[in-house]
Amino acid sequence: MITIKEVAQHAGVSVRTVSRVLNNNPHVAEATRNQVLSVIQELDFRPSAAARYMRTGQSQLIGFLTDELAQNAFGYDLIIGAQQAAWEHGKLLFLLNTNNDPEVEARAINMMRDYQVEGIVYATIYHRQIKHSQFPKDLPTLLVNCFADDRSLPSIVPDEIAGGRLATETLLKKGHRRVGFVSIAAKEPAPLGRLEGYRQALASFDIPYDEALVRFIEEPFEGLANSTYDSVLSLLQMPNPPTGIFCFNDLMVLGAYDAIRKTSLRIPEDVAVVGFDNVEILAAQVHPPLTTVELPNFEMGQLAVRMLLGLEETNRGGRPVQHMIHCPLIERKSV
Amino acid sequence: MITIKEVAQHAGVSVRTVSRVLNNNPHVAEATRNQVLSVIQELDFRPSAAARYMRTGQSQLIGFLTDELAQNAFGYDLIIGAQQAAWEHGKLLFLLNTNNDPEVEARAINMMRDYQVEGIVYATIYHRQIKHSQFPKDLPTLLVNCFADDRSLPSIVPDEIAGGRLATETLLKKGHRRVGFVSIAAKEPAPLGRLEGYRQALASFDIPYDEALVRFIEEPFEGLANSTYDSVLSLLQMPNPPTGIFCFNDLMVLGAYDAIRKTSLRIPEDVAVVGFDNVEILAAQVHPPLTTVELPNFEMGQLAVRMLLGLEETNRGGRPVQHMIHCPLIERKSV
DNA sequence: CTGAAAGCGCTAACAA
DNA sequence: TTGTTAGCGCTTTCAG
Repeated sequence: MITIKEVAQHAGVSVRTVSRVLNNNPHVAEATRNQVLSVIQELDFRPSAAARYMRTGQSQLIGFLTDELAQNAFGYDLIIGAQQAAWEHGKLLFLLNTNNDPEVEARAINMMRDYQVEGIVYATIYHRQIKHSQFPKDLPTLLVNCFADDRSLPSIVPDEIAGGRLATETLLKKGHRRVGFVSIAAKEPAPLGRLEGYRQALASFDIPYDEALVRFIEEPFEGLANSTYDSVLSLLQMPNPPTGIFCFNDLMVLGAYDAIRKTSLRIPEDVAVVGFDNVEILAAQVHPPLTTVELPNFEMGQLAVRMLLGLEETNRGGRPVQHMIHCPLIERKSV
Repeated sequence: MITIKEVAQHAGVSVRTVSRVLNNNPHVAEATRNQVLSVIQELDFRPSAAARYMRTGQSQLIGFLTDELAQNAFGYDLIIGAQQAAWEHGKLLFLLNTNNDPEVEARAINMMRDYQVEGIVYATIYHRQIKHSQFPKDLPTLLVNCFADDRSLPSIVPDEIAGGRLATETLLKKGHRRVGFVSIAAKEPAPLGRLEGYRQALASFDIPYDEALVRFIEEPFEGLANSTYDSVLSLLQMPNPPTGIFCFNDLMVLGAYDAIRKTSLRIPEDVAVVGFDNVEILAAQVHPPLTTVELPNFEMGQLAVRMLLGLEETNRGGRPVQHMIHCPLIERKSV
């Protein structure tokens, strides 16, 4: 490995001078600087980040912890968003997937500490509540898609309610008055919030909530599209069937489309459909392309890192901010 | 930050002793060890990885570079596979996505060097050839899903030919004699290899290659499922239509299924379908669930790190090994 | 504008 | 079995 010392020798200057040009210190004669620069180039020298950290205390490292973003590709953009934001600020991202194993998680956090990361972003695949205690107090931590039980950590979560409202209103604005909602039976922020949004949208259009129009799929969720097929079919076979359907997520739309086609109805002429998530390989590829509410994963990842770096507000009135991210509508052809 | 020195003071021993227990050196009295251990615990001390590296020269870091795994979720398992293998060996993974920008790539590699990564794995989203020259000679590099122009770097790529053969044989073994193949018109290893596999399978069953049964979709590939719909429909409307269809990838199956249903044919009774990639959210969720050839991304990522760590052969007969990964058949219900 | 030297937190040769 | 100390590659205080 080439060291700063060797560079100094080759350039015929002191170590201090090389260090100065490395750090763009203005107190270097132009000639000297160029001389050093050319030696650096020639030797293909790169200063050691570890040694530099030893002095400055700045590791330029950010830890990115995920619970099980693994199995599910949806949250991938989150990582890339975070990586990009980190890169733009000269930081590097450590990736660690814990598979939801508390022991791995504890070890992972320690490992991050060993490398003196400047902060940790912890992202979960499902919007949920987590225990605050698992994170060291002295390490800036940012939660994504989850929030601390005591709200003691800043977090970024999608605005499920507004998203659900937006999806429903999209249908309502097109004139649909019987709007079905197919969701999952889980007491989690996503299904709960989107349902609340659905109700609010209905209310704002003075349409009474009709529980016959909403279906909750029970666990397990393996064959989710298939269960959705059944639910949508039963919705369509009602005496007074819905003409618009809001699916809890894009995956379920696969089943919804099948059910609609099964009944020889057309999309969107006879039945309009709105999804949620905007998983490109589904939403953009089904026929007709799906109008859906986007879970802005990339932006969430980006914002997380920006907050960690202090580029965005993380505290308001002495309390860690709980950021609600707007989920925008992606209009395609299903409404 | 707590240092080893403080631990030593609290424990009433020397720094060297603390270092010894940290490194499981046997030459420490049991009592001393326990004493030190308890102080470490009490102070919640963690040795600095940077300082440790300074002495040992072992960074325990691995760089993971991707071209644009970003936009496309398929290759995500690759990262997780690599991360897991790294973790199992006490290594941490740096993630850097270059978006195929050569300048970003060069800077990224330098950044990895700054942190003295022990090696780099470079993964591409599409199976392709890359230039060898972009990687520093002194840094162990492993290519995934791509290979160096001069084969000078070890690489791991899927065995496209065997995969294509497997997909086709799956149809052939079920008795199908007219097997269609819908692919993309690109001179890349994946479409080329899978086509070759298709031809080999046909040949092994003494069935002549009939170019009327194969369709190549031209760029751009945005509405790939939609183009596939057209191709499959035209295939099905032939005088002597195929009873089995091999789709270049799972995404295209979305269109293939639509076309088959459009013609009121049943899957798999009238027309059997085989995909490629095994993208779970598609393959497991379409109706009927798709039989497909898996692109073993997780395993590829895992193997890459294992090779980098010297746990697997990287050289054979003085030449970097070019690993061909077997793509297994995932049987579901479409054949 | 430039250089000598101290020291970041750790490991390891050497001494005791 | 334990302690003293040098030094990894860099930045930075203090002189020159």
